[in-house]
Amino acid sequence: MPSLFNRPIVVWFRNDLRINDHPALHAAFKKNAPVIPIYILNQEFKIGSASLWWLEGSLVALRKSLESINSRLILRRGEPLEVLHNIIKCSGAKAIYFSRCYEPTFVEQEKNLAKFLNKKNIECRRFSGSLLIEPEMVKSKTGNAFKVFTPFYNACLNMEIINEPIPAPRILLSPDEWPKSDKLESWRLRPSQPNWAAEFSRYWSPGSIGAQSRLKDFISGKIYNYDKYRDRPDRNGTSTLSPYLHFGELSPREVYNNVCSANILDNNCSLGGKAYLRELFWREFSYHLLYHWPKIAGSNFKNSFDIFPWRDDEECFHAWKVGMTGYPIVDAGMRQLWKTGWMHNRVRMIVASFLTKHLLISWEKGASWFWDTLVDADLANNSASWQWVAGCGADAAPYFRIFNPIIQGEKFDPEGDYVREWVPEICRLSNKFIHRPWENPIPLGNYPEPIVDHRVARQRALNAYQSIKR
DNA sequence: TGAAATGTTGGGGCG
DNA sequence: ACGCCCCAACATTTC
Repeated sequence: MPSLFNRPIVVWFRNDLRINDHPALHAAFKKNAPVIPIYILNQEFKIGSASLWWLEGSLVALRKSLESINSRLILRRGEPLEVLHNIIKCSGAKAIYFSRCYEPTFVEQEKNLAKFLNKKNIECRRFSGSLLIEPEMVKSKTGNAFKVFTPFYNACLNMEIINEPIPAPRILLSPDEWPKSDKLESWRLRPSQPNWAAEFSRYWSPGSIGAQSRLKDFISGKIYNYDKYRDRPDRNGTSTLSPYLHFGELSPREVYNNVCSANILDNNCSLGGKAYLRELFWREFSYHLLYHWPKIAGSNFKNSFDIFPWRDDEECFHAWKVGMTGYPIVDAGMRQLWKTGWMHNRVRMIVASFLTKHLLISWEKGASWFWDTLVDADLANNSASWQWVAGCGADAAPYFRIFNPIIQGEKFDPEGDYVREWVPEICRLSNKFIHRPWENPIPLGNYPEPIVDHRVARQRALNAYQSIKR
């Protein structure tokens, strides 16, 4: 047992896998006590396969960051409460610090942990490190949580946002004895046979270094045209920061701070910058919704949709998943997702609309496919966005807003560059036919005919939605 | 952070 | 010169 004066503080890492702008880590550092950084893999909470791929890279990176400040990362598997109990017992820790999470499972975990530690007379401190504004802080005039984005956004703009990031600790004190740690390789987070993630590393480099370089890249260039190009999958105009934000390799405050200073320095940026900040607040809004309505992860926000006549069509669902629907913009998106673990946001809306409206397959099936295949899979964003598209969510798109996949393609991928990149079978089609290959007079190779006719499917969707209106 | 159907207008071809 | 039709082009409403 270590002496009373240098009992360590456990810093429990979750979706905050960084050492920069990390309030919990910083607070522990300030206490001048030894610090035990720990990450716990909890198999009760199913992380998607693509996210597990990412997680491995993140943990390697975090371990390296911690080693650079003279520390380590302890890895454990199991139920967090039990693992932490065990760590406390064998290290004599006097406190546990962590960043709060907002997913229902994690909220519950935090509550139980606090209760448990309180009984044991061990300090439990929760910090906020993953959002700009805590969900409880934003309230309407009547004191309720928001269900509509715009008033939520306006309320946020009237609030003081702390945007001065906290520096990383220079050096951490080690405990007298390090607790045992699992070997990361033994967790087998990455696929081997078959290695469907083989291409991921061409597109991504998980960890804070990758995050910082993407952020710099975005702030110094793309952000100036963000308002104009963010909807253009052929232009690469988005930030691609989503996975870094999800895993907390980048703190939203740091992003916010960087965008604001770019805004001040250069007026040309302000339109793009403002548009981007708005998107950052959509992320906040999703968390706000999930926190106040935890059930949205698994059921309709509007319960009028509970009787919606979803179809159970495995064949269509499969065609959608593998990008063989016959609609080029949809297929391009689904293949980009499979190959890179990511999809452009405009295209996410198109494929989601196609699944829920043209195919009448439940948003939950789409959400769970996204959950498994996206490297940025995030319970708040995923649930809120799918429900938004399907029409059953808070402040949702009206049910009759059915994207025409042809028009959407022609509008947002006018030269067909995006489609040609991801659907090579039809890359030789002219711009005139690239989004409507079935009208092309020359026979195509293996590319399928549309699995549903747009006009027919649209009418079917309208009828279905009509049927649940009281 | 739509699209289709329907309505309206106005220019030009043409008898 | 005039009326008529056609149909873009734009506006409105409907889903």
